[in-house]
Amino acid sequence: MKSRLALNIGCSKCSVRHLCLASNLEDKDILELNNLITLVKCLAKNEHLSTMNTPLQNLYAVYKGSCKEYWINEKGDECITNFYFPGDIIGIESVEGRKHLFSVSALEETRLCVIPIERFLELLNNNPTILRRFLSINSLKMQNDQSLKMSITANEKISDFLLHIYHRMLERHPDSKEVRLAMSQLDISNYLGIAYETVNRIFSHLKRKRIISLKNKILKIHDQNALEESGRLDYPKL
Amino acid sequence: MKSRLALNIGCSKCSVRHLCLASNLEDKDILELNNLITLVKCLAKNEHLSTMNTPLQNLYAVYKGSCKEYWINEKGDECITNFYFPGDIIGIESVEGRKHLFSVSALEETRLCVIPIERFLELLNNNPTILRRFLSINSLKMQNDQSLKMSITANEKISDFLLHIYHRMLERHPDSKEVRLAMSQLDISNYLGIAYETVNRIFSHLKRKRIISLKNKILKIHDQNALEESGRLDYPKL
DNA sequence: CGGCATATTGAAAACTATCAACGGCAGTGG
DNA sequence: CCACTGCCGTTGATAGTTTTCAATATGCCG
Repeated sequence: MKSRLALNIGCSKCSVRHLCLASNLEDKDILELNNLITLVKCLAKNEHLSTMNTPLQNLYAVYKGSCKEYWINEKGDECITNFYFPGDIIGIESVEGRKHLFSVSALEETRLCVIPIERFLELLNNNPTILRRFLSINSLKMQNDQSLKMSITANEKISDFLLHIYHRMLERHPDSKEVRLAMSQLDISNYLGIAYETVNRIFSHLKRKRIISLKNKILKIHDQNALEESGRLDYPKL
Repeated sequence: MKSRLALNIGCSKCSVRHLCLASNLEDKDILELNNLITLVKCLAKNEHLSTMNTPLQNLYAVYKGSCKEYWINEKGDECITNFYFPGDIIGIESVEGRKHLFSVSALEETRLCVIPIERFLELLNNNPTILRRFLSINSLKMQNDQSLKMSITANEKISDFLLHIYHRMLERHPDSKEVRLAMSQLDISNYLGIAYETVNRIFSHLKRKRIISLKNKILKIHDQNALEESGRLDYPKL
């Protein structure tokens, strides 16, 4: 835990402010947020932010890096429920019950702004603007949670996943033409609920068709239409 | 649209109050809800409550009956995102943008309490207790949205679905030993993302093994352990 | 009663997982 | 520095699951 001040981090000058709580807030509201959020948690790659079933004391806003959220099922498989990127809020689904529903670990070196939950809820009582923003974030999270539930075949899942993550990354780096996937193919398979060999085969297929390129986790989408299309096509035949 | 007063409906005497906004509220807060929520919408079977992409003016709380929430994909398939039962709030995910993300239709004769969104958000600003309750409901909805994302095989999906819906119904009729599924097997298949023949085959298998009984949409679970177990087993061989 | 939606079952085809083997790359320790 | 180890990515062959196509019941509603 470090101080935001010491690291020169603040909501008003944050590069992902437009995606986070501070979006569209006036200076006085930003001030209230800055008063509340004074600490930053720094995680090394693979380090844990929280563990399933432990008490929830804070929400976290990703400042830099990325995290995976998961649980372990009866068979011992890691079921990934979400990936989080800068600007995303972690822990909202666990507010009810004040207990972490999932474990969260860092996919890379990651920094997170610490939002003490009780004081934050107090703030929501007193600040209608921040409340509105938080309700919007809740709503957007639900939209996001639904968004991948809908694809059926492995092809669709991969296409939807790639397009979805691609757009989320472009929100963060609008000028960029490529995107770095922080997660492994195994993570992707655990997120989509398909075998990792299948993930790899579909990636290989998309690369062979020059629809995407992917090397060392750097992803480019060359033909977005073809990628959307491929969701509707057959399992890759060689 | 009918008046709640005329139908003798009110939050304080509602049978699903413990599942809805009014849960654990004191009389004065209930009064505020009753002031806000004055209308009931009555739907016949298959009638629509809302249509995708139209403006959102109200949230709805199911009073009686049940609904399905869905969208139509590029292929023309109906993708069901949720089922709603008495006490559930419909529309939360569409608050951001004030536009219906999904269409909602009634699975049977259904009555819904009408919650005007703007006035409701005002109320949240002024009533910390109701705000807390609403945030809990948001959180619970996210937990719910995640809960089925995790099963991989068709067997698991069906088992999880049956157990999940069974428990939800028992929350509403604690004394009952059976449950009426309002949705068709086709609906279930569109919800789980599997072919409806597969749904039917697995139902047949579970019936043959006497793990459940299911006739005319009346479901009984005879052996809950076996049902949980069956999620981990092979595709039904005859 | 007729007509249409829903439910049921079989057989074949398609898709996906599993098992197995190998290459590459990064980090570790000698 | 280099071998060693382990993780990640890649591909083939095979087995298993699920969809698709087709045909036949069953039940509901006017």
